Amino acid sequence: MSVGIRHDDLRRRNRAMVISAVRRASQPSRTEIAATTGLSHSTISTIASDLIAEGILAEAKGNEQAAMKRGRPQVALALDPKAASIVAVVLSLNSLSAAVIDYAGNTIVEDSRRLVTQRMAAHALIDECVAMIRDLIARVETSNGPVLRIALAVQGITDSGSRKLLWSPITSHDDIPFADSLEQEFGVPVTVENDCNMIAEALRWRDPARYRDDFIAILLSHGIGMGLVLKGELFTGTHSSGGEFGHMIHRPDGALCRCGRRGCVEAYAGNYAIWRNARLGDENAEPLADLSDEDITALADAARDHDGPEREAFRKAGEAIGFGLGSMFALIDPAPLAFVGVGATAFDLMEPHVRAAIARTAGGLHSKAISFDTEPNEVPLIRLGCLMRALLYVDQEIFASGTTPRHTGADVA
Amino acid sequence: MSVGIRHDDLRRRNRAMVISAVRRASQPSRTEIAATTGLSHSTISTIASDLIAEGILAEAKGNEQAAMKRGRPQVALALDPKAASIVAVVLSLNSLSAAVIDYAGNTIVEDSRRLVTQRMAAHALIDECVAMIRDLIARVETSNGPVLRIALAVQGITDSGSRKLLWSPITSHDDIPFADSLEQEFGVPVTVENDCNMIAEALRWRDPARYRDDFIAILLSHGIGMGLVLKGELFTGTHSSGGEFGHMIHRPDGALCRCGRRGCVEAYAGNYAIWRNARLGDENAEPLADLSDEDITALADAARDHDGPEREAFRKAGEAIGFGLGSMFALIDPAPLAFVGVGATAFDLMEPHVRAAIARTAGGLHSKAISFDTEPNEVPLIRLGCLMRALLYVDQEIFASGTTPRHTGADVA
DNA sequence: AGTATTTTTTCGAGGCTCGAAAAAAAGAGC
DNA sequence: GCTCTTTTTTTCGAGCCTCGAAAAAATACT
Repeated sequence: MSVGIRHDDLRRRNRAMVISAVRRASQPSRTEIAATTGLSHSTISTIASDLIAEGILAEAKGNEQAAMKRGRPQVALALDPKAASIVAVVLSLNSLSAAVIDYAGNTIVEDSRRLVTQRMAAHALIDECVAMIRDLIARVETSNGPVLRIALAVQGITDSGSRKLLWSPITSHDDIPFADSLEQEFGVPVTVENDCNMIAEALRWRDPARYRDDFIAILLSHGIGMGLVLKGELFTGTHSSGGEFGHMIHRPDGALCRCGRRGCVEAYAGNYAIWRNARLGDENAEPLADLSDEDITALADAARDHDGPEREAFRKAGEAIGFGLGSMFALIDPAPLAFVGVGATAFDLMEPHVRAAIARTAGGLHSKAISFDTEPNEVPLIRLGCLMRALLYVDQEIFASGTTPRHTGADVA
Repeated sequence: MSVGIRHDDLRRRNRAMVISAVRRASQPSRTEIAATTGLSHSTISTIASDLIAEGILAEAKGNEQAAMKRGRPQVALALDPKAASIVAVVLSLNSLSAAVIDYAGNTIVEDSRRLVTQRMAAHALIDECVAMIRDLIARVETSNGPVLRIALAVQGITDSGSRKLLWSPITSHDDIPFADSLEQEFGVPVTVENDCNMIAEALRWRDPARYRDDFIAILLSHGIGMGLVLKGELFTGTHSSGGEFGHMIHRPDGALCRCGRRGCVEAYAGNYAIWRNARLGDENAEPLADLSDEDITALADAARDHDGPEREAFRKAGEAIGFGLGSMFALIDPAPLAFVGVGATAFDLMEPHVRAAIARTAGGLHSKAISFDTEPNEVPLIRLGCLMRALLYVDQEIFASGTTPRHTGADVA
């Protein structure tokens, strides 16, 4: 059973709350923080001055429009960019990019390169990450805060502890222990995160009004991925990152999926599936590995232009997504949806069929109320989600517990 | 954002933890509680004597095997049965039962009767509940603790706040405001809970070793229901009780479901679907409303006896369940399963097909590790889950916050 | 320059948990 | 039967934490 609450937990949690309030709002004053957290002014004052003394927060001097009001002006609090830094790494099919980010979320240095991930050994993938991170850290001036966290976003399934990449389309290897290897290398806590979960994390930061407690991000790309936020928390499986919407079964023993099984949603709605239906007309043809975004937009243009196999392929894709969503809604109820990735540019071709399918399922009860949103480019979202996740860890797990190793420079490794 | 932690929350939470430890363990001593909660002996001692003074806990004098050990003997703590009582009501198709339960979980009085729920008006259903509860409360001696909570378990979908019955197969009426009506009547907080969620709640109390943080309870009855516990919490939808496993789509545009849609898992695996496939061989025939348990066990006996349409019907049912589980496992990963209800008695006929179907889905990765358990009778589980839920509310929400209205007798209404 | 207003800090009070020590309640040994 | 040992439970003072009230600080208004 859960453990009792000690006296020092109290301060730790309230510190976390203050940090969180500062990160969320844009430069709130102590009074605003007191209002949002419900804590007293005196408590906020004490905690804030502690955090400032520790170099985690700073009073923002740039009083833009502070005036115009009677009384003592509010002092805006901001995260001190030099308090720490984190490394965000995004590994996807044939591409690796990484950046060092300061505590306020600004990019200090970044880099990216192309790889042929599918032909690389597992250790080679790790080594490439290590090399890029090492190089980036070396380029960071020592006046920046020390690197306190590394987060790696990868296409594929990770374990629920975010330690290993269990399976991924970008490589044939399983169980790659990214977190352990990088931790050993850099002496900094590391996590491996599912890319679609990072998209969901990014959406709530980019548009908290729309994406807050319950929403669904679906990546329409070569494969189909999902990031799910339920009751304000990122949803994960019992053992893995979970949320493999693309591998729910649309038609038992149906079309051949990239995963080797049959009838998955992805086998109808993934880029390769749409291309296959439009060009080959054979659901059982071996999935193509190297489709470009242009191949898909060309199919979409053709489908918009005239009736034919392209339009039919998008219809089938929309239907598969719709029935998949319908099944999911039976479990979790409908929630706002964001479709992300190149497939989102063709979502106009799928939407009527998605809605029609949902209407024939349990989700149909609320089908009109379901909002769809599209976002063509997933890359910046994955990057943002990844860095936010790392920063939140520093906020909640390191800086919330007063004993902070401060300003030792970026001397990791 | 979540609110700050105040100083008095601390005591409230630790009180809740002590109460919870006593309810969970069988008569633990103060020392044991200190060990499980991680709080100090002095804290436990203070809280325990407060709770005893308030009449919530009592020192259990019946020292069975307390001896045999050197040193001061441990004093067993127990819940004081007279501290409070709750009412647990179970409403299902054509049947209503209710019981008043003391704080230790013992039944004080109970009653049940048959109704024709499908022909009753919404207010008539409420009135029947009111009448039975009123009668039961009148029969309780005033030395028992006051009724502090009423919980109602119903077949069907409730809202996520557990206030209303949104939809149910037992009646044609929607949005029946059980909680509001009963609260107005009895002046006691009331919830309406989904029956399968209560089954899940019951399983973790009956067998906490097996059913703890992640498991799935599936009710195989006239329809198919599910109760889901993930990460130690009962899973509910964003707006409703959710978890409508039976209405995930097995085959788009497939067999006619009782809900009016097509291809739901239930339309293959519900009792009416198995009977329809075995006897009529027509997936589109209107679902029968009044099948007895004996009808199903007869079909199962026939299926075990010889190959034929009965066996084929159970095969289809197993397949539908298996593919449904496979789709669900894609989202949440596999977890231990309990099949409950009359259909569980025929699970031997379905299991191979369930496993075969799962093996063809994303869940197949771990298909051997998935454990199935069966439990023919759902009624005692629904009852147990319902009363536990009410008692936990009293523990956590009323008694944890010291200001308790004590020993005023069962003078509700 | 003085007053009003709002924000922030200071200070003492009250709670809570903790560790150490004391008290309590048994069995073990002689 | 008495003392010693062991274990559980209670007591007590110390140390934190949050809170409310009051004071201090900083600005606009007159």
